[in-house]
Amino acid sequence: MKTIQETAETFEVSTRTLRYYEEIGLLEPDRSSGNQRKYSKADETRLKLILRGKKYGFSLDEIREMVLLFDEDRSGKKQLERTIEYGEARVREIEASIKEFQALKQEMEDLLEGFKQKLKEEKE
Amino acid sequence: MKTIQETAETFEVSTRTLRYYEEIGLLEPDRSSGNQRKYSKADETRLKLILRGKKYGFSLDEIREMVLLFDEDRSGKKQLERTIEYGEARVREIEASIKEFQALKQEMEDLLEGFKQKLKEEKE
DNA sequence: TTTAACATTGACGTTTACGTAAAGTTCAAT
DNA sequence: ATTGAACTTTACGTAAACGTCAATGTTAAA
Repeated sequence: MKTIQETAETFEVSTRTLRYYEEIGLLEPDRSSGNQRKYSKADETRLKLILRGKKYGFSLDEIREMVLLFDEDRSGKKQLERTIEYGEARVREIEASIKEFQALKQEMEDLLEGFKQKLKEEKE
Repeated sequence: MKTIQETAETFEVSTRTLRYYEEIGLLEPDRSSGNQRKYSKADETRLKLILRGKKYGFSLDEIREMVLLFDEDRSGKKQLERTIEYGEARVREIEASIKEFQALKQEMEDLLEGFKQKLKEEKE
């Protein structure tokens, strides 16, 4: 169980950020007898997910939806089906993103090839 | 040459957004005799780049750096070398992103597989 | 047990990326 | 020439995601 400071350092975020994530319902660490936050391994895993989501441009609102969906009680049949459907839609989005990134990479490489050619010509 | 309205509709952004991008130096369309903005094909290409950048979580500040770097006069040897170096670094970042996305996809697929299994068991 | 470091909850401030309304100007069509 | 739609700048407003005090409570070590 880490303190808020330790957790913040581990993930390179501010303590304010951790408190804010709790404020908007993204995290809910246990408290010590004196009401201080205690971050468990599960909290860390969740935080990791949140930060990855952020890295790829998802809003905290969207992230909450995902995190909660995968975190809630998935026992009911309807719930499971909904989760699977949602998850598969997300996977398709990710696939599309990968393709776009690959195209972008190709584009940049082509552009750079042109620059290199130009540089070469300039040297001669 | 498109008007601001036409351009906004084409790219599904507001006219305010286009004016704002100009305000912060991301776009600089020509003006008509009466001072109205006229967007050229080059402006559209640039806007496309900006929107793609946004989609992947880059701030407009970061986007400006990229756009301007690839847009300035690349004539000097030093300039060219710097551009190539910068570009290659960006390509490496993109490669890393692709790998992370692929990992994320795998993770989600595994998770979904688990859910599907659970659903199957429940049916029996 | 006291003290320094760290924690808590407000609450107001800041930046980014626009939204929106006002007041006036230009354009295209009649 | 007129008029309505679209354009202009100016400027204040807003939501998200925190930053930054301030006042107070907790913890761990000496």
